[in-house]
Amino acid sequence: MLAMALTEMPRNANVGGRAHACESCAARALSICSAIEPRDLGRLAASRTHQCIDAGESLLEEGEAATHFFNIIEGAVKVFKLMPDGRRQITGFLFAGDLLGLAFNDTYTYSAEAITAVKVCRFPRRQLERLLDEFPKMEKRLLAMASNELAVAQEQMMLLGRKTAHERIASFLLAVAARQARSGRGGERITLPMTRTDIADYLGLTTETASRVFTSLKKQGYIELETAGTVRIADRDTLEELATGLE
Amino acid sequence: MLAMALTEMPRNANVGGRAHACESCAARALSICSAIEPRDLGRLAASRTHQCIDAGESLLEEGEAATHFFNIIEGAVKVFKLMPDGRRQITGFLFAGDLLGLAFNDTYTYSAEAITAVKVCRFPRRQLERLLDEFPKMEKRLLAMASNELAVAQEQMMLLGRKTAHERIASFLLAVAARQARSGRGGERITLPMTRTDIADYLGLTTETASRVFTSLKKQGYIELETAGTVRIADRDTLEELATGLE
DNA sequence: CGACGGTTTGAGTCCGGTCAATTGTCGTGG
DNA sequence: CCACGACAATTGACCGGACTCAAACCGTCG
Repeated sequence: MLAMALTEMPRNANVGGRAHACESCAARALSICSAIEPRDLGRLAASRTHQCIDAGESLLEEGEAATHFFNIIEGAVKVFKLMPDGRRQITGFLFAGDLLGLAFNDTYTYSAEAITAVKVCRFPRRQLERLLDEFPKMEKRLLAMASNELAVAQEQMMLLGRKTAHERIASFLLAVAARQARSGRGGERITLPMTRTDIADYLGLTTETASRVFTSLKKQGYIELETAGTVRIADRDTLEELATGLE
Repeated sequence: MLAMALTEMPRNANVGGRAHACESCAARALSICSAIEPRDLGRLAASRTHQCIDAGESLLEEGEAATHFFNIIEGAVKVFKLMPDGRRQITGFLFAGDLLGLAFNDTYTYSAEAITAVKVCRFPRRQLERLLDEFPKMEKRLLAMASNELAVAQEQMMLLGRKTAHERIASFLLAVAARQARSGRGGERITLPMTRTDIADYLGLTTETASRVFTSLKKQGYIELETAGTVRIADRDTLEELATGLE
């Protein structure tokens, strides 16, 4: 069912740089370059599957057997949970370099969907488990990553439980800016690949409120909206005060 | 500063069953009974410190150097984050058997305070790191725990971002009931050691709203309030429908 | 018994949600 | 090239659930 939604990349897309591309992909996938010997990367690469997913397609669904995990090579992904009546909470956005599906349960506890067209590298979970036995340093790395994610999750609880709509949007914009700065694109100009509805579902708001707050921040001169998806941070200091609740 | 707030248990409190008590405590602390050889537990026990903390006292504070972690032997603890203006989000409640402070950052990213009088077993973090090198199985265990906590955190985001006040309280009561059933005390009668304000700060509500919802659920016959802190779940099915959003 | 902290209840307000209409954007096909 | 349709974003009017402020109640403990 999952496989149906996914499109295998044509074999020859990789011809030429195949081994190298996949080794580096494998290494990045596990963020354990320092923990694995380069010569061992080939084995990982052997069982990888490159895939392209269209915007809007599902990568995995809550409740499904957790058989694989993904390394996002390109594009943006949203991770979310649904209530029976359709209410949705997006628990995170993932971008190039992020890992998806690293659950240690039998089934996924969340769904994931492509926001833009996405390239991923898919690994069987069993493979990972074998690797963990072999390279204990990887486990430590994963533990650190999980610990970090947990801290991020707690910060998000603070946002969802206690911040106002303005504070939420300000926090969100700064977080995206920080993330995009970390991964190359520096500067005050940030790109929002997700819709206002996605942003709202991430921040516990409605589309309308999210939109209104964007307009309000623009009118106050804190941000500029070149298009709906391109934001320039005009007054970072004030935005930061807003985000932390000092304003 | 942290140490000031803590009261060393009198040495002789442990005389007699010392070694045994602390070995079992150490084992429980790490939830790795299956991963550590019994004869190795003594080393862990050697560096443990038993402590008693009064209700209301702080166990650790956000920003402090993360030098120790704790095993809660008895009592209830709240974990929370604060905003500069005093807004508070409680990110979790911990009870006997739970671990606290297992961060892999240099400083704690949250504060923790005793709700009731609490007995803890305190370990230096360095000790843990040495053990992790020695017993790789522990790492896997910790990874599974972290992964599980992450799933719980995402569930809480759903609650904070999308559920109504009634749904939040219903979810909370059922979660506490499940937790108390798991740790022995079965049945429909649950104990809430925390105040209404704590519950509200955990669920992203105000004290008043929390209280009103309790009264409302009581009037509808879904729960009974023997005292403010003792709740009998009278209609679990309806409460479950409420919690999941089917009602 | 009286003081104190926690809980409950009441009255009124407001922030963010709902419903609805309009505008903007972009890809497609005539 | 432009008209059209689909979907996202914005804006407006109104509503209501949860918040605020304030008072009363209750249980516990000195």
